[in-house]
This record gives sequence, C-alpha cells and structure tokens, in this order.
Amino acid sequence: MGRTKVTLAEIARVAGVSRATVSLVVRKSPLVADHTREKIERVMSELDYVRDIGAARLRNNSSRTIGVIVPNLVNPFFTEFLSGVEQVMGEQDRVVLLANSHDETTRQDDILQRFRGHGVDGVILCPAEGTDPHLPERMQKWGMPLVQSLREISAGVTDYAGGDYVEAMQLAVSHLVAQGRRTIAFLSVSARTSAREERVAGYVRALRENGAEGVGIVETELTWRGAEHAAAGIMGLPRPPSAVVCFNDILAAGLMLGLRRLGHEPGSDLAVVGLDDLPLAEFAYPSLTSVAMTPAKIGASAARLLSRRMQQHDAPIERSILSPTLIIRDSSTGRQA
Amino acid sequence: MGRTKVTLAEIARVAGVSRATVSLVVRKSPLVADHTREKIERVMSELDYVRDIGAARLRNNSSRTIGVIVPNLVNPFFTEFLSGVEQVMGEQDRVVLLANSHDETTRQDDILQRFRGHGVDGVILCPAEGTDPHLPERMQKWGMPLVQSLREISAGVTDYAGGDYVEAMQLAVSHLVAQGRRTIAFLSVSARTSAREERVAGYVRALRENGAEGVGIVETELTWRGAEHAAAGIMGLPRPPSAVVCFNDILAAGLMLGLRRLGHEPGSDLAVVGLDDLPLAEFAYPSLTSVAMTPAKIGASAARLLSRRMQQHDAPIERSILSPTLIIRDSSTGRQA
DNA sequence: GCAGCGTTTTAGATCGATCTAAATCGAACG
DNA sequence: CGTTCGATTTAGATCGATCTAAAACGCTGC
Repeated sequence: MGRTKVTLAEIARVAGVSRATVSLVVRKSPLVADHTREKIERVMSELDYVRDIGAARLRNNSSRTIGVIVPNLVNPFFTEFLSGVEQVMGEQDRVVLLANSHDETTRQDDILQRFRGHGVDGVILCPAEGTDPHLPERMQKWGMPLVQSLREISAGVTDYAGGDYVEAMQLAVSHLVAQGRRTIAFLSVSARTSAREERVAGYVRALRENGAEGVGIVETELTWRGAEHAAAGIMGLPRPPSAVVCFNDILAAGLMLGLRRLGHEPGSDLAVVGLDDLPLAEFAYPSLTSVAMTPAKIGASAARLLSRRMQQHDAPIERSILSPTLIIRDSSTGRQA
Repeated sequence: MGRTKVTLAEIARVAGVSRATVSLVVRKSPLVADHTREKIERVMSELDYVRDIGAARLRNNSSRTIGVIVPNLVNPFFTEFLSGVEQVMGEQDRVVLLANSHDETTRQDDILQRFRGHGVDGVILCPAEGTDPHLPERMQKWGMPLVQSLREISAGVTDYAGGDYVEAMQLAVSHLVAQGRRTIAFLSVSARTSAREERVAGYVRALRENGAEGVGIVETELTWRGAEHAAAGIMGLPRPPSAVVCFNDILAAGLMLGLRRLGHEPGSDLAVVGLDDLPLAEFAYPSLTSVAMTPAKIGASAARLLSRRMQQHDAPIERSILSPTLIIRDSSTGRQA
C-alpha cells in the first residue's frame, strides 16, 4: 500500500552516491559526469521519483509557482486571457495558481495573503474595483513581483499588459462614421476601473477626431441581462443614436436582444459594435461587428513580463499594449444572415 | 528594503516564548493560555507574520492545496464548475491549483506530476479523452485522493460528481414529443468520453420510452463552428428530423446559426434543444430551450466529496448525481422574440 | 513543605532538497 | 614521484514549521 515516499536520499542510497550529487542531476547541473548522471536518472525513473518542490523552495526560495487573480471567471475574455498565461508559464515549467476575486477587495487581500503563504514567485493581477492604490508598494515590500493586467490601479508603478482600447474606440467609431452613422452612444459598465476610464476617454476622443456626435453614455452592470434592460435607456436618450458602441461583446449581445424585444432591428435600425471579439460575436444574432483585442495574447504578454521581472527584480518598468483589429460583421452594416 | 522574512522564530523571540508555543497559536490549539495567545497574536499582526505553508506541509503533510484539471477553459460550463469548486474550497481555507489538459493525456500526466511535486492534498479530475483506465489505481498508490467529475474513466473506483444526463435526455425528448415532434436527431461530439456515452444511452432510452423515432446521430467537434457546419449533416439525414437534441448549448447555438444560414428557421422549421442551460441559452437567437445541469453545484459537490475523502482516506465510495430541470424557451416552441 | 495532578510551555529532532565549502580523484607536468 | 589543476563528488548546515516527549508551572490537600 502507501509505501514510504521516494526522496533524494533514497535515490542516492540506491545509486550509491550522495544526496548532493542527485540534487545536481535533478537541477540539470553540468557538473556531474555523464555516466553518473545516466545511472542516477535510471534509478530515478525506476523508483518513480518526484521532486518535492515545496522542500526545494524552502531552501532556494523559488516555488516555480505564480498566482493569477482575475475579477471574474465567467467572462470568456478572462478565460482566454488565462489560457495565454498558462501557455507561457507551462513552457517555463511553472504552475499557475488561479483565484477569483469576484471584484471584491477583501477577497483579493485574502487571496494575496494565501499566495504569500504559499510562496508564489510572482503575481499577475487584474485589480478589483476599489483596490487600494498603495497595494503595489505594499507588495514590493513583501518582495513579491507584480504585473498588472487589463486594469491598472496606478500607472507607471509596475509592469502592465493590456490592449489599446483608445485605438479600439477609434476603429469602431471611424467604421460607424464610414457607414453614415454619426450619432453614437456608448453603453458602458458602472464599475469605476481603469478599463472603463480608458474606453470613455477613447470614445470622447474618437468622436472628436471623426466628427461624430456623442449622444450619451448609458451605464449598466456587466451582465447579459443588464445590457438587455439598458436597451430602453439607449432608445430613451434625448437625441436617439444611430449607433451604439459597447464596453464589450457581452454587453453588445445583451443589448441586441433587448433592442429586438423592443421592436428595433439591430444592424439596420441601429448599428451595434462590441469590443473584444469573443467567439460569441460571430454567433450572436445578427453577427456582431467587434474590435478584436486578442485576450490570449495579452495574457501571454503579462506572463512574459512577469517572468522577466522574476528573473531581474529591478528591471525597468515596461508596458505591453497590444493593437486591436476591427472585425466587420452584420450588426453594423445592415446585412442579415 | 527587502528586510528579512518574518518567521515563527522571530515572533517567538519578540514575544518572549518558544517557537513551539507560537506554532500552537498559529494552529489555533486550545492548549495555550489566553493571555499568552493574545500577546502572541498581537506580535504576529504587528510584524505582519505570514505562515509558510510549504514549510508546514513538509512536516505535517498537508498543503491545504488541491488541484483541478479540466479539459477546456473556454467552455463556460467548466468555468462555472470551477467557481463552484473554488467557492467550497475557499470556505475551507484551501487554495485551488488550476490546470487545463486541453484534452490531451500527455499534458494531463505532466500536470499530475507537477501536482505531485507540489504536494497537493487531492485532485478533482475531469479526465481527458483516452485517459488510461488504470490512472485511478496509480494515483491511489501515490496516496493522492481523487474525485472524478463530469466524465468518468472507470466507474465505481473513485468518488464521482456529475449531472444526470440520462434524465436530461428524458426531459428533452418528452418535451419535444409533447410539442408534436416525434422524429428526433442527436447532434453529438466525436470525442469518446463517458459524457458522450451517457448522453447517447439517454437518447436511445428516451426515444423508446416516449415513442419517438431516432433519425440519426451526427457527430462534430465541440466548437461553435463545428456545429455550424454540422447543420448540413443534420438536414441531409435520410429521414429529416423535426427536432434535434444537442450535446450541449454550445453545439445547439452553433447549429441554429448553421440552420439559419441554410435557410431553415430554428424553432419553427426544426426544434432545437440544448443541454446545460448556460447563460448563452437565453441570449441565443432564437432563445434556446435547454436542460439546466447547474455546473456550479456539480463543482461544489465534487469539492465536498474531495474534502470528505481527504479527511477520511478510506470512506466508502460515493456518487453525487444532480438532477436536471427543463427550461423551455423559443427554440422548441416556434414562438419568436 | 511537599507529593500529586492538571495545565502550559519547551527543547530538539524532523520533513526533503539545496547551498557552501571542502574533499577526492585523475591526468599531466616538471 | 610529488605537485598542481580541473573536474567531480560530498559532508553538513540550512530553510521554517511541526511533532514528540518531557519539563516547568501552579494549585490543592495533607
């Protein structure tokens, strides 16, 4: 049954060498002679040895584990983001500890303490709404490398990976204007995050640069249902829009449903554009014009920024901002599937 | 800057007691006198002590960490499942290590080795297609508690948490028959997993019990696009169906899009029913009749089964099968939004 | 004042891998 | 043959918390 665990010492005993030598083999040091290495490797695989990473970390302070905190797991944007992080970290033989803050700062603090206790080598954080602006400094005192991603609690203090939502707004608005739609509303979320500020700023600027007219910003919570209900708010604006840009595809899809329920035909009566280009954009009805932000690539960048910082603790601060691409579908052109 | 780490010994020194006593306080043992406990707790919070869980595990063999392996993170079913797992484990002050096998057994083996190295206390596994049937035994030898969920590589060997898809098929088919649709096809996935077998068995049985006629099973890969293309296969069946039950909502949504592109109106020309009742069901067009499987609850059950087994290593094997509920929307009734 | 007993506290070994500093080995050289 | 040098290997301490077994403490009662 549960026979005693196979340890370094056990391998050393069987192979007739010292623990130190086995340890060198485990860590792929070039110091060991080829024939001893081979013998040791043979013994290791025979006995099914698995190195105890916790014990290793206790001594050398590297757990080969990083933590990722996202505010929401149900949003496909974050899962694609995660798979990008996982991809890169997996290649470096690191393990990802995943946690969900539910956008609550208390939960987020809790998770960070647990990560600390587990000795993670670094953290990728998409900060919860209302996160203390001094959190990055605090984490620096803990000696815990940090990369912010997708949202930023204070700019320029840590590495950051995100997408260029200002440019995304520019693409969306100029496309709409090209379609002859000059009165444009923005369906936003109510949560005050940098992600929201960036898009609002992009919206305002894109209106100006394209000679379009902003007819209002409607806010809702970030759910399909919230967006559905917001359709009434959009149609009730003092000056009715001919197009709506949405905070993301989830809101856009919900909005389109709400519009149809009110008897308006999205795509022809009113153009709708989303941001992010999640898979659902193609399968919404009508198919949704959206600006692709490549979340998996953003996740991969975040991961690369973090491993760079873990290697070189005092590297200069870096920002990775990925450029978006406009994907035109039916919701902005009036064609129907 | 990076001042030396605060350890048990440090606390003990400042509080003027031994490390052992501090350790007792950390572990909330009732053996310590109230006034010493209070003093120690004060010192701990003053110095911002964080217990090193890795070091603790090295000695007492409990990492308060569990691993979860899912074949796919982009499928919302799994993310809801995960949030159920996380919920329950969070309440027990455990941390979840998440990994994605991409439905590849080599990757899955890799992950399990890493989990082993990290000393996880147990694993919740949704086995990848083609997993070695002896994996559970192997893990038992490692002394690693295992709960299978959603898919099962071999029945009755470990605890299992899932949904009752046989019953789900029964609900779907009897509803369709009640709508006067007696010729029913099944849009399935090609991957040979227990999840697929269960649904096929349920389909066959439900046809029989409801006096419906099975006109064929069409297989596709589990993607939106795969399902879209499968629409042609469905319409090309020798005996054309009046209704289609789908492996899950993702296939159902893709199928509806494919049908529309072929000029058929899902809901009226052809009824479509999904399984799982993901959020997208309500927002698909037309809104999708589906059978709710409550993935978050399944995840929570899996977590509870695992913590039970971690506590009592030789507890009798248990299965938790949650009952589904039919949610009727437009795709099976012909009404339109 | 001391034995007896329950309550608190503690010294020291321990978990498994890694680090440091030093030992060992062989071949080459003068 | 004794040195020296580079290439390998190793003994022993160490990381931080927990366990075991035993000591110290504080009462009570005689």
